[in-house]
Amino acid sequence: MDDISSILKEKGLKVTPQRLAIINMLKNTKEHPSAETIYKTLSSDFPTMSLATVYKTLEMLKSIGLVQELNVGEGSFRYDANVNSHPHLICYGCNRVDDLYDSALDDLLGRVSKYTDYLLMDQKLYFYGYCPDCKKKVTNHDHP
Amino acid sequence: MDDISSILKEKGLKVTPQRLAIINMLKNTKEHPSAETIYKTLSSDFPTMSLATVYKTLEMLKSIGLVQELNVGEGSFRYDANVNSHPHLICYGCNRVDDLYDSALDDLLGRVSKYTDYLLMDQKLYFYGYCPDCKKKVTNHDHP
DNA sequence: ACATTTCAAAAAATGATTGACAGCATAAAA
DNA sequence: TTTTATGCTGTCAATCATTTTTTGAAATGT
Ligand SMILES: [Mn+2]
Ligand SMILES: [Mn+2]
Ligand SMILES: [Zn+2]
Ligand SMILES: [Zn+2]
Repeated sequence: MDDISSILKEKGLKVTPQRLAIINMLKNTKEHPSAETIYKTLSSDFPTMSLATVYKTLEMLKSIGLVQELNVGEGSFRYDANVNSHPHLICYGCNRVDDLYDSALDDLLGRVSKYTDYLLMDQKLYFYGYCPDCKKKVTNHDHP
Repeated sequence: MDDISSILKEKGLKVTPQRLAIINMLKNTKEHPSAETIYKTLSSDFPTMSLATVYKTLEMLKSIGLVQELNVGEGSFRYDANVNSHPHLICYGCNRVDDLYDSALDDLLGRVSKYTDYLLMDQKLYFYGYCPDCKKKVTNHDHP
């Protein structure tokens, strides 16, 4: 009946509590969590779920296009249930990852295409700095 | 006498053949090689140099601002002796990484700053698609 | 000469991710 | 309903890029 369940069923994939928990968590957060964070967050409700299951589920969700993987430059990936390719902001201070809404970037791919012989299909845009909270605490800094 | 040697000396770092070879290779290529590629390329001239030395040297060159590390979304990093933060093109077909020269992206950071409360300091812009060579071979494709 | 520092190589450790495999749950087939 | 097949989970080991530690040689200082 619910949206995700039927998508999984259509693809011949089993609907399990672990899978629903992971995709629902991603749909209900703006925090772009890592696999580890997902695992820790869900471990109170699913104490027996293993980290490998989180990884395998994320791999599966990626492959059917329900989540995207973000590489913000840490040692591990972040995950996002918003699969549109949209720009992100990363805070040097607290490592949070936020979405960026900016019409200045609309049709960037189209504009860039005029400057290259590549056939462009996607873009990954990351902006680094200090979030509003961390900005206050910063006096003088270079970026790392 | 030579530029890199004096920079290293000024910082109190020793000038070794291995270090010079690595930085010179990076200065003379547009290929954005990985540590592994650097290691393999130099191993004919330096058969005893270990991969750990390449990593350690890259770490050192990064810390004194002579190279930057690129995370193009592979499992490993690419290195670039051009330390300005400039956009890159990545080919889905052959994994080459090229520089992108595009005045459409000038002052992007300044323009984006108006749309966010972050204090922005840096950006990483990656554009994905098919390079001129691979474009020919592509008939119909989704991006991976 | 002796002590101190710096280096490179080798070996070991790390941390994120993946793979192999056994048992379980569900569902199709008989 | 019983059997059979298949997918999924958890355990645990393996992998891979990278980092750290150890060791000994070479360079530098006294
Ligand atoms: Mn996002
Ligand atoms: Mn470059
Ligand atoms: Zn912050
Ligand atoms: Zn190509």
